[in-house]
Amino acid sequence: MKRLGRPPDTSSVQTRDRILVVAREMFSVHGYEITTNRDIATAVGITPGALYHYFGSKLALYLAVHGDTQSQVYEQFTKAIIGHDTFIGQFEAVLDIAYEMNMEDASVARFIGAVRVDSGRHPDMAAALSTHVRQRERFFAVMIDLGVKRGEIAKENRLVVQAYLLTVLMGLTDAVSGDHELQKRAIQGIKMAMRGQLVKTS
Amino acid sequence: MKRLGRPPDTSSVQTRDRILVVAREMFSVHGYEITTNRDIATAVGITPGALYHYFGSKLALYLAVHGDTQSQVYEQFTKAIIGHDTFIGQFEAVLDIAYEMNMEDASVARFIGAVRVDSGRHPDMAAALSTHVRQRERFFAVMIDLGVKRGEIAKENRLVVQAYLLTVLMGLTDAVSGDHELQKRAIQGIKMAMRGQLVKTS
DNA sequence: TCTCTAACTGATCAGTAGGTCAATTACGCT
DNA sequence: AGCGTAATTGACCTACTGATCAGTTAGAGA
Repeated sequence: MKRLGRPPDTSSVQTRDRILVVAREMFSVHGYEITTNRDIATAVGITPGALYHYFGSKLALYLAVHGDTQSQVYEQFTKAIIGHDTFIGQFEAVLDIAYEMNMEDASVARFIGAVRVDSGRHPDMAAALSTHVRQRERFFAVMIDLGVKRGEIAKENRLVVQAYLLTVLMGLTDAVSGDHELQKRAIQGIKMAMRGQLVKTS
Repeated sequence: MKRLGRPPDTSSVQTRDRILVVAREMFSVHGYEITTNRDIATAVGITPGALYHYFGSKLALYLAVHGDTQSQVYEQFTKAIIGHDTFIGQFEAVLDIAYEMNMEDASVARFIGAVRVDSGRHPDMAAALSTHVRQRERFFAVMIDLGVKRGEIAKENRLVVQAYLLTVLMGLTDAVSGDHELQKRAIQGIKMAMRGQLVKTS
């Protein structure tokens, strides 16, 4: 049984962080709908009511988790492409860092994949995340534009490349993210395909 | 107000089919959890109780929809690859037919994408669908094996190609499926990438 | 025509979800 | 020491979910 009232040796920040970590794990595995406040609270070691001391609603908690995760991801992505001055080099660097991050903490990639699904199903969530979506789009748009300027990508293929990147990254953060070996092979496949080395096409 | 009892001019098969169509549409857009029996019933024009005249449970309904959809998809896929005797030809044929089917009825591709997510989140559903998953895997495995025999795919790349196909198709049936233009470009990108024509790699 | 059954409604149930809130306890500040 | 506030519980509310079922009506077959 838990004692009533404020527990000893608790700082607000610590508990908040624990909630965010646990929530990301559970949201990423089971999704927004299936994960209940009670599930998260129990896993953290508190009661559902306490959640509302930190976050105004379940949705607010979800958005907080997303903010954390997204900024973490794109910080790493940005770091990864520094030092590569070709489009294909940058793209492969992004693939590699995505794999590494997934090895370290699978919940990150899993959550990003889950968000795409959940926000598609929850209209108000999609609206709240539109800013983040634009941030993501811009990241790759810049990468591609530089590739066009360098002459690595034909001007008329700009949108095609963008659509391809999107598709491939979506596929990667999908069910694949559970199986490290499969993901490794998928990344290898993406690299080889882009170099035309995957299948004979003559 | 609806009249009580059996309505005139109703054959069981008709209503059942309407339920399946409506359910696929709603499941594909909102997912398994968010879509309620009441939502489906209302859209069909019946009451939730009547659903249980045709399907034993919500899960059973979902599985029925999936059975329908999956067999429809792989019938088309199988037809599409007939007449192509190269791996890349078959692969591109699959991409093309996937696009065409999505144009005709977007709910099909959308549902396939949704199933992947929902079954990942609903353990009992995943178990019930394992047979279908194997069927899907086998389809592509055969395609790849033939490609290896013809010498189009290096033996050691078999698993890599398989992982790549999976990733790309997952990406395609994802959020992309809502935007036809985007999907068109993505498919073009996939084709060009596989031929090494998407970006300069020298 | 009479019956049996298929097709449905409407009321209803138990379970559970997100969310609220008064009460309780610990901590930081003066 | 004492007061205000931060952190948390536990009881509770309303809404809604999947599911059940007795009762009602239309049609098919003898």
